[in-house]
Parts: sequence; structure tokens; C-alpha cells
Amino acid sequence: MKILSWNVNSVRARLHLLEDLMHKESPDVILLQETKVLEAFPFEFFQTFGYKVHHWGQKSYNGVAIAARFPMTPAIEKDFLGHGEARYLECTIAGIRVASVYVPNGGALDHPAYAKKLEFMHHLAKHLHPYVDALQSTVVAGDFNIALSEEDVAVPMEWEGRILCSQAERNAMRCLLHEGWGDLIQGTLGKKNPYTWWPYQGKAWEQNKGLRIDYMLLSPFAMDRCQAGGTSVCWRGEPQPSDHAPVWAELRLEDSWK
DNA sequence: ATGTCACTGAAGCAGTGA
Repeated sequence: MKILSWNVNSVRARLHLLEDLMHKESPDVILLQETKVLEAFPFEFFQTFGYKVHHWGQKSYNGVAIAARFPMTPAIEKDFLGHGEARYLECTIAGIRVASVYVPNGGALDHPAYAKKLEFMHHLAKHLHPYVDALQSTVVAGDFNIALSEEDVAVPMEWEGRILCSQAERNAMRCLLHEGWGDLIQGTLGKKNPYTWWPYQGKAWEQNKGLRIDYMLLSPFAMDRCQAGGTSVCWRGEPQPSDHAPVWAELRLEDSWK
């Protein structure tokens, strides 16, 4: 089963790329972040290509979705900060638990949103804790808005001491990973980390001045069943792109789901 | 060089968030 996660920065503005992506990458499950829509979510569009969708959206901001070509269990929405922000959606598909996560950006280090971001990470780790050692696959993917280390930043000096790269953010991400989550892109593929986000500003894409802030975290049980994974960087170079690239993984299904 | 994109409300542009 191929699971793909993408911060689309408005689902309605990205239908042309989603259609292309569904044909070329053929994901069984699509985890979306920043759908930026409430009731106008394009459910029919996904249906046309054989996907059912769970969506937790908001007008203008945030919004997470799970689309799948397999039956899905009902979705769980977690409002970790109690602000009604649509940032975490979870369900189970063919025995695999999947979650679409959009961690708050945090604005700036001296902004109140920064503390909220760290608080969100704390709640997220706590919620995910029981899934780590379960005898079931869990895949947690999305935009974490944190570049784990200097290797995840093309030009570290430009980001030193800024949001996405502060010590406290990196610590929060590292603490989550230390619970036992596999950082698929870094851990399994072993090569130089591909970036997942290039700002729209300043020709960042053209100069490959990116950051790796999107992740696909696998529980140990899922890690053992992972056959492939990667970052589909090419979508960042298409017309009217999202500023993020998708990340994906392929998992072997348990016999009872084949 | 506050540089780019997408949203909203309100009117074809300003403010916000990323």
C-alpha cells in the first residue's frame, strides 16, 4: 500500500497537480495538509479518481484530510490546543493506522504562537505514545514545520535562530523520534536528506534553498513492513506549485488485507 | 529589494499567514 503525504497549500488551488499526481504516483492513501477550505472541499474530484475522503477543514487556514482507495474507519479529529484548529486527523485503512498532521508554524521565536507550537508537539507525542509499540502499523505524516538538524537546511546560516530551526523545536522533534518512531526519509533511505519545502520568495526553488520540514514517521512494526519511501521533489517545479513536496512510503499489507 | 503565494472581505485591492 502506497501512502503519500502532501502539504498542498490550498487543495482547490492544486487540483491540476493532484490529478497528475494520482495518475503518475498512484497512491492508495493521500494525506493532505493545509486544505484551506471548509464546506467547499472538492469531494467529487476525489471520487472521480476512486478515493473516499475524510476531511477536517477550516475556512482559509489549516485543514487536514485523508483520501483512500480502500475502506476507511471513521476519522478521529484531535484538537490538541483547544482552539478549534484543524491540524490532526487519524483513521485506519486496511489495518494500517494513518495520521495527517499539520504542526503550527509558530510565527517567530518571540511570538505567543511559538509556545503553542511546542505545546502542540508535546500533546502530539503524548497522543502517539501508545501507538509506538503496538503490533499494528502506524504512519504519521505531514508538515511538522521543524527542520531537525543542519543537514535538513540548505543554507543553515540563513535560518540560524529562526522559526523552524530553533533548539526547542528541534528538541521537541527529537523527543518525538526518540519514542521509537522511524524517520523514514532519513533513516531508511540513508542518503543526503532531500528537502521538502522551498519558500515561494527569493527564487528558493531555483537555487535549491530548501528545508526538510515534512516527515513520514513509522512505528517499528510499520518500519519492518516498509518496502520503499521517498520525497517526490518534482512537484515543486510544476506550474502553480505548492511550496511543499510530497513524501511517501510503501508498506506491505498483512495477509488478512490482501 | 517586505522579495511570493493563497486566502478573505469587500469591491477589483488591502490585510493576514506562511
